[in-house]
Amino acid sequence: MTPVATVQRRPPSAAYLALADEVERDVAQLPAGTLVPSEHELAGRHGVSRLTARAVLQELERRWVVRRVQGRGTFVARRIEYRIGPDIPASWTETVRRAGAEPRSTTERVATVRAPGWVRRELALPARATVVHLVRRRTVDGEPATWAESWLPADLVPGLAERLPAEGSLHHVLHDVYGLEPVRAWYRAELDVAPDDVAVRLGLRARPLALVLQGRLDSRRLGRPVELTRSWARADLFRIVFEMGSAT
Amino acid sequence: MTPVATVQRRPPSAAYLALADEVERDVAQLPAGTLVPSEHELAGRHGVSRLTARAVLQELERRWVVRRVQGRGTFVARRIEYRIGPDIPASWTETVRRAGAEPRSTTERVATVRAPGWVRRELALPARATVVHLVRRRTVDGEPATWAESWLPADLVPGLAERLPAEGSLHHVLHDVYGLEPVRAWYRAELDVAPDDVAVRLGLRARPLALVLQGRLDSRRLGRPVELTRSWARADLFRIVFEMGSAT
DNA sequence: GAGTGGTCTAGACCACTAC
DNA sequence: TAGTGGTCTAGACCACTCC
Repeated sequence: MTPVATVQRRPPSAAYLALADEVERDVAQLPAGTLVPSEHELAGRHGVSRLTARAVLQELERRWVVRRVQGRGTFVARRIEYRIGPDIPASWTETVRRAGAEPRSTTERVATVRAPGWVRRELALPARATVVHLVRRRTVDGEPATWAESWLPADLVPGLAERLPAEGSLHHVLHDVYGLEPVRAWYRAELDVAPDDVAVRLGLRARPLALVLQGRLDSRRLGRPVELTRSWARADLFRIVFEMGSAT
Repeated sequence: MTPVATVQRRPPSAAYLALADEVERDVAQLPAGTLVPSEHELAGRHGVSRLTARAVLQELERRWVVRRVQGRGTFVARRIEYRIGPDIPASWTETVRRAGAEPRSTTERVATVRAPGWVRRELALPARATVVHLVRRRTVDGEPATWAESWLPADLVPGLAERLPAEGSLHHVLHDVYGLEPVRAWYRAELDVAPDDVAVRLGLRARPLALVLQGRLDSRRLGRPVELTRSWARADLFRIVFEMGSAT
């Protein structure tokens, strides 16, 4: 959509906000990954204290305009757009690569276990059924980006551990290898501050804002649940668009 | 869902993070709106500088645990849950009130205007058609919370300006007064840093994180578009849950 | 070792809200 | 007027990355 009315800008009262707006404009046309002036340089060039210069860069980090790494510097940031809708989303790996970044998936665990009660209920499995518990971590340009857990009925995916290539899409495997024709049964997205344990699993010190994505896939062919998932995706790295239907 | 494995906590390295965790635990059981110790008090009680105490409260504000107001203090915060799905969502006013907060809606503009091109296309209107342009601002406990624009075909809602009570739900009016039986045609949600003009319209100095919610409602009875909307909702005030289908 | 961001201090003045 | 948070300074030491 397009904005209709314009509103007069008010000049920021604080020095650090005025400087932040200035740097944001300067940085807007630079490609992602470009090095931004350091705190010390900003301070010297604009005659402010280092703390003020620091406040500028922190403000821009809050706006997701830059990303800061201790010991390395401050860099221009861009979020990767990722659409989620009633249909199965496009491959994560492909989406990230198309955005010009380097995706990497690592499977931290593939184990066949007795299904916990709530998983059994959600997957409509009989008592004492086993499920494949899958834990995967994904990075973008080496930066931890998502952490995901899935549960699949073990009888539907025999030998999944061997068949799941490290780089491949789980959905492709379910579709092409096992012929399950997965479709969305339900899904749910919500924004939250990552709890401490998720931050640890992501290898982060801070507690990032993250989207919690949960859902279940059913097999169109078999008419039964195939996968139950919950994943955490950092909101500063992904611009997740949740949509249903489509505009004219 | 329920977490499956636990992860060992690491003690925060920085003093302000350790203190933030401590205060967060203390504050967890207090009701929303409770006054939290001030920067000065925190500093004195824990033998740290005011800047460190300030860093603690700012960290908790980033985690949406507290809300800070200049001149008044720091207060325990709770986000209001608001579900969005294929069906028309529950009344905003009712949802906020049920959460124990005081909602207020003000209509800033109700005007019949010539439809801009993109609105005309989306609403499938003929050339030179007129639409009702509706701009509404909502507050929660006096705090600006959302800013929304809607466009409706003028011929479908004659006399809307008089019929739209300040406190009432637009959807109820469309359904009960005009008998339009509105249903969702499409919708889309996305998280973003509010642009400067939206921040101004919300009456805020900072640039809050906000959910951009867009969509179109069609009349089931008439089979034609009824309302096109775009709204911004502050992510620190609302826990917006986006869902499709439902878990078992 | 040089440069980056992360933490922390002591102190100052200001803007805003309440009473 | 007193108390709150918001901005800003000058300086210090630390942790981390890269060469």
